Amino acid sequence: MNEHVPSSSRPRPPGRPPRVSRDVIVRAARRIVDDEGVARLTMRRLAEEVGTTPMALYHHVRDKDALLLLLLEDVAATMQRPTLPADPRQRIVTIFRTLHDGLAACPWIVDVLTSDDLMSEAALWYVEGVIDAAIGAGLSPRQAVRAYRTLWYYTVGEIIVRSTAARRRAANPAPTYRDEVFSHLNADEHPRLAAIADDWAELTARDTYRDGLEALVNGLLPPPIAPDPA
Amino acid sequence: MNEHVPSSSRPRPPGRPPRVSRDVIVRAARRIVDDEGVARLTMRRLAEEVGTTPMALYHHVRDKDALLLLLLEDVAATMQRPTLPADPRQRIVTIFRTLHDGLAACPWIVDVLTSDDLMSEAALWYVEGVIDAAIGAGLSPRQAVRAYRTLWYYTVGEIIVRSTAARRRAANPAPTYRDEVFSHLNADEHPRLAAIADDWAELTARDTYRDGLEALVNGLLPPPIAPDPA
DNA sequence: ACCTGAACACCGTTCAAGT
DNA sequence: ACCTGAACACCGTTCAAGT
Repeated sequence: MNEHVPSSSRPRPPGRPPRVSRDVIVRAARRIVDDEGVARLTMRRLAEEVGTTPMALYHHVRDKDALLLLLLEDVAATMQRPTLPADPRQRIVTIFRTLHDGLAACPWIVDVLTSDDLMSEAALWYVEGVIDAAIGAGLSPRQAVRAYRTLWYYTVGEIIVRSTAARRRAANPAPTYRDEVFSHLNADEHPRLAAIADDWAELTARDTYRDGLEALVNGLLPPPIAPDPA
Repeated sequence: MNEHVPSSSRPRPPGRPPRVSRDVIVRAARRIVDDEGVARLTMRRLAEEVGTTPMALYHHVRDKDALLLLLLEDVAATMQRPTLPADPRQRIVTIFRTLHDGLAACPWIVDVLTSDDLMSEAALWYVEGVIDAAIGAGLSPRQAVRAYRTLWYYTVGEIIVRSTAARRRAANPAPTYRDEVFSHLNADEHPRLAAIADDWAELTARDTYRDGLEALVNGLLPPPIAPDPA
């Protein structure tokens, strides 16, 4: 109902001419979020950036949630599409790596990711590619959707957990609660953890998204060469 | 430095006697969060529930983030530990299912999960169990940690994405943005998606955590019976 | 040692009015 | 049709003072 028609070939609409547009707002929001972090993206700060009052924004965007969705869409739209290998298995890995890297490059995206699926127009290309490859690898359409979702959960979880941890570390260089817990480990109760306690921080800091992704794909798809002597 | 000694065998400490304690605060916070949702957990509302002023809380808890961590710890501590099967593979599945179900039962936990690893004292039991089982299944300690992390990312992602979606649906029964995108699918551009568009909502609503978990475990662990004719 | 009141520096959003 | 000012109903946290 709140349609915003692009200012294309309308012969002089009546009323006051607009001074800002959805596009201008989204670009300004992106600037704030990239330069200053999501925490600074408030309607007031955004209005300032655009050069209007907070209330002018509500004329172009329903509310702040809608704005965040527009922002997510913007990221999806400006992401580079990779050239896809022929092998379905490799195709899935390639698509998700691109998706992951593109999203992980915007640490602010974490707050937005939790607010909805990544389901903008622009993201459909990636989803289509994964479903198609999964079917190509031998799954049924329904299984393919399930596989896609599993991979998506893993990807979202990885980005959220790791980039939140990184943000925390940057904001507060003091040892985390986890470090404290690990330094008081009882070797009788938790022998395995005690044995690797010293390596834990280093192991956790390492980016193992790709390894996990490949394990996941292997677990989800049927074996590459099915002997099946039936 | 801000040590809070339990009121055990101290012979009449000087100064004003405390009227609230960390325990009382955490219990009150839990009550609010369970009954009214995380959004309502504010320092002011919490003070009201406890029967003090907001500022009294800051004497027992560093800040709101610390409070959320205490809350997470509380959940981990009150979670029931499952009896573990002998088979390492089944053991991992069992532990993560318990972890998942326990966390997913508290929809409010989403906001807290993103704020740190699940690394309270009480959670160590689960982590130790997974690492031990993974080593038992043939992984090196380092590989076991990697496997644990991959499974944790998947679990967190699943909980966050699905419970956020559920919360949205409850708050606003109108069709989501995703529904809208799916109803305008171009079958030429996205043939696979167009073919399953009608089933998408149903497939996504379904709980497939277990299936994904098992696929993940299969992909992460070495095959159960390694022929290895060397 | 523990608690309080008042204040600071913010939020998102509504509503009635202006151009 | 688009924008504004003033206001509502909130936040987390600091600080100086009280018991």
